[in-house]
Formats: sequence, structure tokens, C-alpha cells
Amino acid sequence: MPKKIIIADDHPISGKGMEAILKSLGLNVIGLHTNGLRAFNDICLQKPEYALLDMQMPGMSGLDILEKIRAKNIKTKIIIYTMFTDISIFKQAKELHADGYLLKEFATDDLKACIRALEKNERWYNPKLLEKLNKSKTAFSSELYNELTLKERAVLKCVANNMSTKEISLEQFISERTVETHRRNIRNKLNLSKKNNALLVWALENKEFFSLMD
Amino acid sequence: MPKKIIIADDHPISGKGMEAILKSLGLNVIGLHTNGLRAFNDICLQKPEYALLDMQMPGMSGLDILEKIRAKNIKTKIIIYTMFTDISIFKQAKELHADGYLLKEFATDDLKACIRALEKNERWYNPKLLEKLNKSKTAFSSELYNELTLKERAVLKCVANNMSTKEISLEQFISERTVETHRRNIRNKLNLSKKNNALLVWALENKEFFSLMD
DNA sequence: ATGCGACTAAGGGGTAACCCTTAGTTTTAG
DNA sequence: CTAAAACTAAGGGTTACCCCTTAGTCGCAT
Repeated sequence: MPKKIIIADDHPISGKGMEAILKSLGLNVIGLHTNGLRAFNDICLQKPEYALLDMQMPGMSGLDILEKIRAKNIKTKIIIYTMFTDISIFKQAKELHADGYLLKEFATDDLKACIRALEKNERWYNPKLLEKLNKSKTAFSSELYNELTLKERAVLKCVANNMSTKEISLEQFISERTVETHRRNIRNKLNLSKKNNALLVWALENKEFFSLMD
Repeated sequence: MPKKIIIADDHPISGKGMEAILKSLGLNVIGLHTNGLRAFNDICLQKPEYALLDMQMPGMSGLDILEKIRAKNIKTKIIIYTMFTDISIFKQAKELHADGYLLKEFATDDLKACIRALEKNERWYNPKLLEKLNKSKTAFSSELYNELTLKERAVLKCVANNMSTKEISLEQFISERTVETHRRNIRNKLNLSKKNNALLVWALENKEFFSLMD
């Protein structure tokens, strides 16, 4: 007996495409929604084996549905898919134990691989995203950040705004030489690589975390 | 007669805090929810003058609620607030014509200013975010990006990984001089400033958008 | 009082990323 | 077939960032 699946996609065309691929994989598409809330209700009602959910939907995102389905202890396996490689959404989906995570652009191949995995009771995530998540171990360490002195933090914030040493020296009322000293001390304290611009890259990537601290 | 307001905040403590501030501003808090969906239903039912919505909520984010309220033509003025200064969420909220946008850390002052503005039928957004949005005229423009040639896009991706000109030349099998030429052409096509590292900064900030394109 | 940490500053030198221009070769489109 | 793009490469120069080291002043705590 073919497995049942419900699709939720904001974009009707993309949804139809998914439906076609799933049918070609021998699945029984029993629902196709463009609205998150309706998809959620339908999943609760029909409890299909799988649900394929777009992230970008008005009302209720795929992630929202995933969370609520998990909370209700429904055993439908949830596959999330997105347009973009936003690592934070992927992280959330992983934490909520999504059963699959696909990228739209690789829909065909990803779907095949994912369905195969799900049938073996395995999870399947787009390998590009897994790799990306792995690489992003430049994670913010508040312990290291806390070792910075006040002046160093001020300089760091300037760096995060891509200010030059000269600009920083003017804003902070210190000489350019002093700014350079601070820069070096910051890099050392944060154990950054000796690559060029390593501090700038770190500052930009961790801006959100310290831009509002202190 | 005091204006009515409904609050939605994932975090009960933060919600209580908001409630206290709003009361001190003479508002009538008629609802306090920790769940997006319930808050949404309550707003539909009671149609208060204002709604104050947290972005981080399970089920339905403040943005989701904003969108659905607008779609239903309910005249409740929506104030969104967030913990972080994520510019993309702010942008979305602006596009959906949120009536207010606050940052949690400045809750007290922001709320006062915002309510005052709303009473004059004006919108109010946290000035820090407005400034940030303004500064980020480095915003991603797919039109401009589409003007880049294939080789230029390849080089841009390398830049976004903080690869040096030498490293790029080795990976792309071209001379360092050629990489430099590409870099300059990219900068010109994207209208980037002549600041040092402007390309690197742009590449890092827009990585998400082009990292998986083509 | 002394000694540590923070902050300041500088000398002297290296490399990477930018600036401007010119120009040859290939590919593609009219 | 020819002209416009795209891709390649280089000459020659400036600036900014980064390296290492030394060193003075200030405030605070043992």
C-alpha cells in the first residue's frame, strides 16, 4: 500500500511540482495546501505517514507546524524544505527533530534520497547544510569575549562596523598605534587565526552576539 | 477611555514586565498570551487598539500574526518587538507595515515613544534599527548580482569564504592579477564603496543569498 | 609600596588589498 | 563576419592591516 503524504507550500506551482515528484516516487498525495494552518489541521486529522512542509508560508511556517505536530505526539514524519540555506532555521529544525530537511533547488534528488532514508526509519538532511553547520564551529564564545577589556570591546564594535584603524582612533580618542595594539590583543585573546582580516570576519559573524552586550 | 492592548510574549516574565510598563502608560491590558495562535485569536475577537507582539514565539511569530491581522483587515495597530537587531526581520516587519518596532533592551523608552507616536497616528521604529537599515544600502540586489559573470560569481563565493587572492588564484586556475581584476569588476558592478574590505564585508553579509545560487 | 592590569604609544618591517591603465585571447551574439 | 562581452594578464603605485618588540602612565589591591 502506498504511503500517504500531505504537502504544504505557499507557492502553488512549487507545490504542484512536489506533488508530481512524490507521485513518481510511488507516494499517495492526500493533501496539498497553500496555508500553514490548514495543512496543520489536515495533518492532525488524517495523520499521514509523511508531511512535506515549506518554510516560507503565511500564517504558520513549516517549523511552526513541526513543533505543534511534535507536541501533539502525532507520528507523521515531517520533512521541511526551504529556498535558502539559512543555517539558523536548519538548526532549529534539527533541534525539533525534523525527519528531513531539503533545499528547494535540489528538490528532485533530495526528495528521492530523503524518502528512501525515511523508509529505512532514518533521518535525512541536505548534505550541504550539514557540512555548513559543521564548518560554522567558529561559534561565539562568551567566555573568551568576557576576557576582553572595556576598551577592547569598544574597538571590537568599531571593527564590526568595518571602521578603519584611523576612523576608530578618531572616534575613541586614541592614536592609531593604540588601536593596532588593541586589535592584536583582541585577536590573541580570541585565539583567531593569523589570516588576513580574521578579526573582521569574526566580528561580522558574531556581531549579533556582542553588539548589544555591556 | 483608556486604549486597549493585547500582549503576546513567549517569556512570561518579559510579558509581565511589558504589562507593567503599559499600565503605567495608562493603557488597558486586556490580554496576555504566551502562545502566538491564542494571541492571534484573541486579537481577532477583541479587536483592541493595539497589540504588542514578541517575535520569538512558538507556533506563530509576531510577524506571522502581523501578516494575518493585516490580511483580515483588522484595524488593531501592531507593535513588534525582538531581542536581537536582526535587520532582515525588521525589514519584513516594515514591509508588512508594522505600526511599531521595538528592541527588548530599550523596552521602557521605546514603548513610551512608540505609544506616543501611535496616538498621533504615526508609525514608530527603533532608531538604531532605522539607522542600521539605512547604512545597509549594501543590501542584496539580485539585479546587480545578475550582472556578474560566471567567473566573477565564482570569485565572489571565494571572497565570501575569506579566501585570499592567492588562494583564489590557485583554486580557480587563474593568475593573481586576474583575480584582482575580477575583484575590481565585481566591486564596480555592485557599486560598493571604495572603503577597504568593502567587498569582503558585502560578501559576508550577503553570503546567504548567493551561496547556493547558479 | 610595589606590582599587576589596563591603557596608552611608537619603531620598523611585511603582506594583502585596493587604485589606475593597457591589452591580448576567447566566446558569443547579431 | 564582426563587434561586443568575457576572460585573461600585467605594470606601477598607495593604503591598511598585521607582525614583533619596547615602554611610559595610571589606578587599584595585597
